[in-house]
Amino acid sequence: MKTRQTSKLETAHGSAVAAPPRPAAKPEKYQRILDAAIEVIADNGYFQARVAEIAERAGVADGTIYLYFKSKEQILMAAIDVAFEAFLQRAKEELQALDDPCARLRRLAFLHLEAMGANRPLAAVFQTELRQSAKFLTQFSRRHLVDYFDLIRDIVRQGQEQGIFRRDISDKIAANCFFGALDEMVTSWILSEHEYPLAGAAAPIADLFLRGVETHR
Amino acid sequence: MKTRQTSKLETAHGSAVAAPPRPAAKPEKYQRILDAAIEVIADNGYFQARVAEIAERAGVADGTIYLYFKSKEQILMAAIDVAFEAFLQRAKEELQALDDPCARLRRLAFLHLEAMGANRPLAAVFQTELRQSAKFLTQFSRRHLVDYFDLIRDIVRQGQEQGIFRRDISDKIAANCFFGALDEMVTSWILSEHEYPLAGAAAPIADLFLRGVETHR
Amino acid sequence: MKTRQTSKLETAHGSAVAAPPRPAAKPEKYQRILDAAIEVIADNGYFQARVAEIAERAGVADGTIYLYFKSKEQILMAAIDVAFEAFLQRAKEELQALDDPCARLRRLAFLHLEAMGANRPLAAVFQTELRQSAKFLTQFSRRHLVDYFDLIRDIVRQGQEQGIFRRDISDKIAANCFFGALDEMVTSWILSEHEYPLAGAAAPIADLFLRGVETHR
Amino acid sequence: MKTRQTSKLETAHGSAVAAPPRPAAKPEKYQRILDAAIEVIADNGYFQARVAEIAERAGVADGTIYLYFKSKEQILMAAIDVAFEAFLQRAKEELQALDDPCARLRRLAFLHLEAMGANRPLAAVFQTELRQSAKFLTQFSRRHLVDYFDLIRDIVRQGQEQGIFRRDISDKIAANCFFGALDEMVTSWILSEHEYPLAGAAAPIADLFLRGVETHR
DNA sequence: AATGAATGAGTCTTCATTCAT
DNA sequence: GATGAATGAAGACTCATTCAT
Repeated sequence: MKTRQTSKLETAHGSAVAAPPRPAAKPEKYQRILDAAIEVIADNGYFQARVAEIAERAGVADGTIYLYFKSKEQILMAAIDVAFEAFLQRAKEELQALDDPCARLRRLAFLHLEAMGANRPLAAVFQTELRQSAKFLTQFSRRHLVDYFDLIRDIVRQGQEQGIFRRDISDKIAANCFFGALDEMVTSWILSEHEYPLAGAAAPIADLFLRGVETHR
Repeated sequence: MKTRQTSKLETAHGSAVAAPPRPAAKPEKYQRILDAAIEVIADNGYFQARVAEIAERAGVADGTIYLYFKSKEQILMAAIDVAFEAFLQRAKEELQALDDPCARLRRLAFLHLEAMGANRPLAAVFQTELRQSAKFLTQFSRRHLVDYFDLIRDIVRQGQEQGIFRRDISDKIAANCFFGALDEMVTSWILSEHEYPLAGAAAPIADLFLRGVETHR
Repeated sequence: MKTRQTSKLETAHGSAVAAPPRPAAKPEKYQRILDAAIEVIADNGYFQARVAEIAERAGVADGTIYLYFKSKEQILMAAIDVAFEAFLQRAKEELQALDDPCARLRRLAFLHLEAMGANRPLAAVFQTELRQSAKFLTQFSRRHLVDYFDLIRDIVRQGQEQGIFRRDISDKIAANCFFGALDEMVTSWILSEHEYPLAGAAAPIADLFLRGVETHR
Repeated sequence: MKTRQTSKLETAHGSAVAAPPRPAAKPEKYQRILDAAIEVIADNGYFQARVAEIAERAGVADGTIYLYFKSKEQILMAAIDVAFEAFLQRAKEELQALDDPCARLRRLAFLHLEAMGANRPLAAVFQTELRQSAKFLTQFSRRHLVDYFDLIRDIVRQGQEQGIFRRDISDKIAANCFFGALDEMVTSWILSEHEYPLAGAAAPIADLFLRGVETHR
């Protein structure tokens, strides 16, 4: 179930990210706005995205937006929040079913690219807006990445403890390499014209990485 | 061979990026504005950077900016241009002195992290603005990344041709991994509070990558 | 017959001059802005007129102006357009009821001066802005004057054809004299301190002109 | 001799219009600036004329302008001043040689159109800028027109006193018609593409006017 | 709840004018 | 006198947000 972990959704400003106004009211319009926002932001970037355009694409009046979100900023945050939370949730669940660190990383690589490949606009937002240096966004968005990062580090450390991963490379750097490789792959894909199947790159990337970190067999 | 010969910095719009307007004048002021712009943009991001603040930090009047740059956009482009060109130039020169693909990649990893580590504001601009999805920026900035990317791919292909790099992983994906790892390292560093020496990560990253791509010994 | 059929007010740019944007909304505010604009422009001239002052005098916020007009330039154009169209429309209607070229010109002289005398600010705008040399205005505004001019020439030609007007003076020059006399009268009036009844000059001007062009009786 | 009648050159601001800095110094550069200004203003209108462009076309540095003129406004005023003074001077001289009011008006019509036809840019400035409603210009420029106007009125009155001009039309209105006809002729000419000889319209215009005001023969 | 007209704060950019050289 | 780089005041316009309906 998609219970929103409000505790994690505190912004840098200290206020909670807008929650659907009336719990069971009309989450449909809420979601429509969110989807529209992701599209518009993906097309233009956050700062060039116009609230009016989001409203138009969501099929609501400008003012309606503000019944569901406190500000333009909050829309972006909520969009990132919801999507990331969903992904991380699913990833954690899937990985629990696996033991072997290698298998887990292979699976994670696939999930990562598959998730991104399944929603190009969302991927575009992730690849660009999540990295915004604007202070207000950085702290907020970074928290999510750290969560994900920690997930990877945990697996790496597990491998090191099991003696199947090298210990001469810190888990932090190794995780960096793994995440960086996937991330860059997505960026390339976003910017490429031809839509090739993104997830197809999961295996080679995981393969390269694993060969790099596995201890001598 | 894909040597880029565009001596003049050309934008996506086809016009040369602002060069010091008065040839024999004071390029000193030009550079001051550029430096100030990088700082302000690093702090706030391009869209939140105020021209007035750039002027103030450069110690010039608002209007003076426009004696050296046609628009706010051009400042950012020039900043990226100049810095990137300088880096790529140096990298290519240094790599020419080396033959071995492994040595070249190790060197490149070091140069990459060293360059970024030497100028934190500049690095911040690279990590964020270069990825902006705003259409006008994307095309412009992407050209630079592609240049860099091609440099890496060339080395990878060289290693494959010499039989020391695996051929079952495409040069594109391999380059993605290499660049992605370095890139992510920089991003982490930018966002970290404690300033650890960035270049220190070059060796392990290169090591991991090389182990991943080298053919079985 | 040279009846202008452009039902929509078209600018030199080919696009329709701002019409009340929200059809069923409040054309009242649209008109208020137009009136305020005419006053401010009459006082200061187009280039010195401040949009902020127009807004203030119209009793709306600055931004509201742009809900009704695309730009400052469009306000002026719309003002000229609306007023001129109304005048020309009325003049043509009234003249249709008359046959005799002499009577028509007497009537036209009166209508011209009466219309201008009834709205001093509007007259001021006509006398100055309609003649602006700025390229963008010239073409636009000139079209109106040409329309009016043609109306006069038609009457003169009619008189010539009926043998009651001299044929040794071209219709173009005669129309010039007629229009020029009226026009100059308005200019004098605008610049004069004492408000004398402008329309009072219609009879003598028409009289002088008609005596000048009528064939010997 | 072209002694500048400083008494007439007081602006609305009460300060004298810039005089050539050093009486016998370099009136050549002064005149070059004036000519350039007239050209640029004729092309773009006063408010759109850039001082920098005037400087460029005069072949001097921007700052040099201010050695000869106190402000942009003063350039326009001086340009109008000099040209108008020259014209009025010449007109008065020529008219002194004639006695007959009819002959004088015929001559004046010719001089007027000839002068304007001889310098299209100057004519353009006269036709547009002299009518600017901007307060600061109006008062200044109107003084010149009034001077000219009075000259015409004097001749009309002279004709009325001699009994050859109708007395039932006031000298003011008659002068209006005469001047307005000439003025409109120039405006039409300025805006026309084909350069026909402007002065050619002097005879018919004078003829029409005279027939209109002459008493029954 | 939904609307969308209205608001007005905020900023890039221009350009007349100055002044150190 | 000449220069032209530098100044900074000023203004059109945008757009997130509000609120009367």
